[in-house]
Amino acid sequence: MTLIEQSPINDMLTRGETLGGQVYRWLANAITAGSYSPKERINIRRLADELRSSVTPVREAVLRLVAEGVLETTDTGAIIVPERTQGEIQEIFEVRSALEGEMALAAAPNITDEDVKNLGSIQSSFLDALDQSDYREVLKLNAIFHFSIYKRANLPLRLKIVETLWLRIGPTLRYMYPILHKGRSDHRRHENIIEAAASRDPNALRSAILLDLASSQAALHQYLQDHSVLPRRRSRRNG
Amino acid sequence: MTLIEQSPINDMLTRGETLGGQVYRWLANAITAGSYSPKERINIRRLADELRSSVTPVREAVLRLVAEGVLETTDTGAIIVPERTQGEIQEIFEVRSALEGEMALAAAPNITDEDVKNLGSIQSSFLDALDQSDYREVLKLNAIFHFSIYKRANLPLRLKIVETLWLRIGPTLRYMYPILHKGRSDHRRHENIIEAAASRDPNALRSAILLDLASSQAALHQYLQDHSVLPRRRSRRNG
DNA sequence: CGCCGCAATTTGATATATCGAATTTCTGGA
DNA sequence: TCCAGAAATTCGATATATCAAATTGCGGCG
Repeated sequence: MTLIEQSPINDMLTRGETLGGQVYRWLANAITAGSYSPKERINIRRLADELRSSVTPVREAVLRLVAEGVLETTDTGAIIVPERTQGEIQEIFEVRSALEGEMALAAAPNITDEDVKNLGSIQSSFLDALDQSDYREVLKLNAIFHFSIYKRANLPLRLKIVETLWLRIGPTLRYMYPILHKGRSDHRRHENIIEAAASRDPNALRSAILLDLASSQAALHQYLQDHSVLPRRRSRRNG
Repeated sequence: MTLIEQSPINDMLTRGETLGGQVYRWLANAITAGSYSPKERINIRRLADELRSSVTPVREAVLRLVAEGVLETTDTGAIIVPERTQGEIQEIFEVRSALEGEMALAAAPNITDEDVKNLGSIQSSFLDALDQSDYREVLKLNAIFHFSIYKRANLPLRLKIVETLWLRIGPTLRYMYPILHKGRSDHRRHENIIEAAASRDPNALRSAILLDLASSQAALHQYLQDHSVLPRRRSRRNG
């Protein structure tokens, strides 16, 4: 089979990559872009057909995501995209704040002039996508934006952990941007990050990143308030 | 097939557990007990025979450990127990310190009297095993000791991350106790933890845990100094 | 004695058949 | 119209055959 495509989060391995690895990247890519919704069921055979592969590599990739806590298996064995609870989201953001904060601190001194330029052009594309309400692209570019900084920290363990944390909230993040979009307060946050990166000031970069995180968390919190899965209360559409 | 056994670290799922899941726990258990050495190659077919299973579940378990960074695949596809570099060990301890420290803080208020009693008896067995130089048992009891505290934190995300970090250093830890054993300074560290747990003092518990961690790190550091894989210098035995 | 290259064997990756359980669909009765 | 229950279908888990690549062994040459 073919199956190319790069994930913004997981971009290692490409040469001689295993089919299972390619499927994993394809799925990670899709999840990062918000292509999967909470509650959605994953069908191994169907995926295998769509990707022109067989069940073995697809199952391998799916189980890897289950192991990372990105997908879950129900008590009956069905593989689903989990719906995150308020508490899970809370803890994800706590750990992300700790680890991404540390990566920001470590990355600051290693930022190159080219990095700064790249951040600018990523942010430019990001704003374009936002204007067009192309949220798949927005989510993808947001990930690229952040990880292009984190990579400079040379802290591979934290990087990997944080990658899986992004995948864990990926399906939930899809609800975030339409909300933030209305507020239109998003530009500043990324621009603060770019400024801090340009200044190579570790604490400024860390603060700017943490502010961005807090803002994401707040937006998600608001969404969960509005659509809370409390006793009865059903969605109006798609009833 | 059968395959029972509980891992001190991974003790969830037992009912209706998948073969792949059982193999995973079996392997995690073995790694925690230091039964695998760095550099060792994992043979899927052989494992399948030993565990009276087939390659599918074993491969599933092994790939899960690869995904978690516990095992690695070489550039030629062989599955091995990786040898940790000084830098990797450093970062593992940094992240462990951050997360285990937070779990200690959160756990302290939730410790029960029975927990304290259990810690005492675990420690007792731990010292017995140490006296008998039964390092497999020592490593296992050390894990049980720590995780019986961390469980009380109710921070499942951090718990899961830390579990995989323990598995990552598992194969390297096997070198630690024979060294610490000589110094014979180990009792105090665990006993300080028990005292802090009994007092429910969050900061005291955190400090006691961090001290234990630092001591482990120091012992490993010393081992790596002595056996450093610097330019030529071969092991005398097994040459 | 040691090194090189070829053949035999081993190994992980992949595709596929099969099984029991879960889910869905169908059907008759209230 | 709704629902219980059976039949049909789908699904994930597992076992196994096969393939290409990697590893090992062995024999001969230097």
